[in-house]
Amino acid sequence: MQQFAEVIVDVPTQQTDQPYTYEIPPDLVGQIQPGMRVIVPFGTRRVLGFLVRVIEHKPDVSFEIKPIEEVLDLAPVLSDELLQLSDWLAKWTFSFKISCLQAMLPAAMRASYGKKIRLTTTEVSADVKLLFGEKQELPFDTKNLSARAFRTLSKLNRENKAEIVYEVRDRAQSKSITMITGLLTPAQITQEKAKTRINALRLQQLLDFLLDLGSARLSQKDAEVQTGLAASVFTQGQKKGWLKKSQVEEYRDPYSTAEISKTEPQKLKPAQTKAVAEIETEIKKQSEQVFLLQGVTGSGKTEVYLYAIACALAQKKTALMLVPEISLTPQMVHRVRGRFGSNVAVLHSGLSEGEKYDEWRRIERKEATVVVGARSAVFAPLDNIGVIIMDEEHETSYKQESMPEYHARDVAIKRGQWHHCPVVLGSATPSLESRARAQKGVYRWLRLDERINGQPLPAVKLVNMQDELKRAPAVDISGPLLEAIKERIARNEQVVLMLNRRGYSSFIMCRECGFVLKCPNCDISLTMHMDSHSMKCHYCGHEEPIPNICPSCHSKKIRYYGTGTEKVQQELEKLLPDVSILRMDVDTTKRKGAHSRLLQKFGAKEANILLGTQMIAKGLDFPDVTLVGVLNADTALSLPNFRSAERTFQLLTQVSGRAGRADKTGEVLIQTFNPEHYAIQLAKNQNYEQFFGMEMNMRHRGGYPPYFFTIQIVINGTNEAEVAKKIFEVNGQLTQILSQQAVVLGPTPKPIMRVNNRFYYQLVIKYKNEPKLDQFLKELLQNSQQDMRRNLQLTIDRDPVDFI
DNA sequence: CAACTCAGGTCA
DNA sequence: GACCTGAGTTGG
Repeated sequence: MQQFAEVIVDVPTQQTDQPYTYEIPPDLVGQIQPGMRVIVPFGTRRVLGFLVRVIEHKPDVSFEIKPIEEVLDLAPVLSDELLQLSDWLAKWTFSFKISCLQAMLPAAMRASYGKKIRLTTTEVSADVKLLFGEKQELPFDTKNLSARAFRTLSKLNRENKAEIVYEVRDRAQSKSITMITGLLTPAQITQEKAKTRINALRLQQLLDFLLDLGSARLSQKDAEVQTGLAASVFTQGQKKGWLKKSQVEEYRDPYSTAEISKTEPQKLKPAQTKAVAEIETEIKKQSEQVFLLQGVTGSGKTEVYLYAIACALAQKKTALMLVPEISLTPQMVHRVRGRFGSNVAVLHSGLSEGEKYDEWRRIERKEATVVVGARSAVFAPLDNIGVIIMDEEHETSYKQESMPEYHARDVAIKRGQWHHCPVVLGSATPSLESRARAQKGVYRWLRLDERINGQPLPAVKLVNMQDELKRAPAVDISGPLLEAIKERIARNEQVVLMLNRRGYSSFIMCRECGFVLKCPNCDISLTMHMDSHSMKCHYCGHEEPIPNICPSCHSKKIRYYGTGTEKVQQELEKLLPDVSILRMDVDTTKRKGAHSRLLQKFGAKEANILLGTQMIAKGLDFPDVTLVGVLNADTALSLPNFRSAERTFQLLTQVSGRAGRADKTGEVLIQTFNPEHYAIQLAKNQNYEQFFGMEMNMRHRGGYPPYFFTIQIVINGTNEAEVAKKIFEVNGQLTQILSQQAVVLGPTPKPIMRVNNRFYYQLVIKYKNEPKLDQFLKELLQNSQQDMRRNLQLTIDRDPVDFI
């Protein structure tokens, strides 16, 4: 029987964002299923596609239906659940279906495309022969070929002397190793030894080795090391029929399994016991209840998670645990692996493409039943999920900033509904959205108010920089902070200093004329990098040397301004010459594993001070840290962002939790220019509940989330006038369809208006209930295709993290 | 997105 | 006639 298939092709554009129909070749009928990846002809090209539906009858269409060319998977790589989820995701985030499907799989399972040109005749001119050499085929792409060669080859193609071959390759490659098995009995080996010339030393050695090996199997690599024999000797042995080589698939294990030491469940405090009991009941009831587990730092949230996971496993189910990338530290991974051993798969950005793929497959083959991972792990191919946990649920890194712009929390809850399992959102400082839902009873509210070790939270002191600045020993370090640091160092304790870097950078300014060095492509000032001795643009990557004289007035008084970790490090080194400082920021942690190496060093007390940006605020736990200093608490406060108070509060609360976790009491010093600001005052008192009340008030008055939903529309293009015209046009259409209750902010140019020579304009819709809005936005996006020709791009972001 | 088609140009 | 360029169209 003839079968057809609907395929979503790997061409992320508006007009190809629909299933295309292909014929299933007769020999594949019955085997091919939705969720498999296929290669299909698309125009003159061949592209990867996802099979989403099988249809039994030939659709009544006027165009030709082409057959599927190749099937890449033996079994579906996306389950029914994930296929449906991708549909929802595309609608919810206004993204292309293909982008959603790809987002669910490790990058290794995307296709890589290549073009080759193949000669079809031998009668070619001398220069063509030179180009091809001995080969029949050449890679054919504009990047690697000279203009001249490109021209000759194009001509060849036109004359039908060569054809262009389109290649689609699956990037996924499992790693395999060669195993050696002996084929001879000991008696046969003795015979062979006698037959082999005595001075054929290597072969004699190989036979001796095979005798030792017996019936065991060993990797060729290990065998080579043990015997000191070259690979060729083993190949000879294979030819003589002495041994068998076999390819065995090997998982790249990023954490060596040997190191896991089993850890036992801890005894729970009453509040924890209560939380665990409530979650367990819902797991057993298979309910879709969402919990908000609100617990101060050190109250043992992680232990509650581990109990919940254990419960799910006991029900013969699986568990998914999401953590922000930054707190996916070795400490954290150890803890989960220590409890559940090799059942745990870990997915995070530190893994190579291949490692991620291997972990993904372990999950898919049900070899791992517990998944711990960052944002994208929410799509882990787990079956039969018993509980989903999301730690630090307020973290903004759960929202993806590129297509599809999803929030992992929304996806987690959606998956919870499919699997009929509870979702646990945990945080010391919940997002206002979640906390408000807990208030209304949409989520069930669980609280852990006490710290496990019964220790009081560290004392938090504010340093008013307005007063201190005049007499401060350095621009960024006040007298009280310097004294406090000296005190700890004298006691051989450790200090963590955090520089809030958001919206802050060290730029160059001329003190004579006020000239600021800016990026030629983007609208922002260049940031100085001491390690590479250059000025870099953080948006487009433009790089140029640090100027000595002002390009504008030729004065020599051009200096850097602003605060960067490097500058603070230099200041500290001047003030405290004998103290060792570890710096942790984007520059020092760029390389793979650098992050955890730095932390290890600090843990081993190789340095007294750890100086870093936001990334040190989370997840680390060092017993000897008794002082935490925040150098600039309020840089984020001044940003035109309705979440800036929430962010500042969360960050300060979190970093405060880093001080004095063991037997030593900790102290926190916050340097601020706004000591009276409520976010800072309440962070000082670690009073989340009061902050929640105040901030909800502010949001209510301003008409911001969680009282209103928000959608951001951004238009960018190379011609500023056209961009502005388009956004005002959209604004006009919006006023037609929106009710009185909705508010549109803007249109305005984005604060950073020009990036890579493109202009950005935006508007934000705040609304409560707009039944026509989704349909309007969908059509807007579809019609935006016409504008592509005018080089205009339109993006829609639901629930944007901020409006800047 | 990439490739094709078509219209309108240039150049020897 | 051969080739280039840009705008517009199309993919099953």
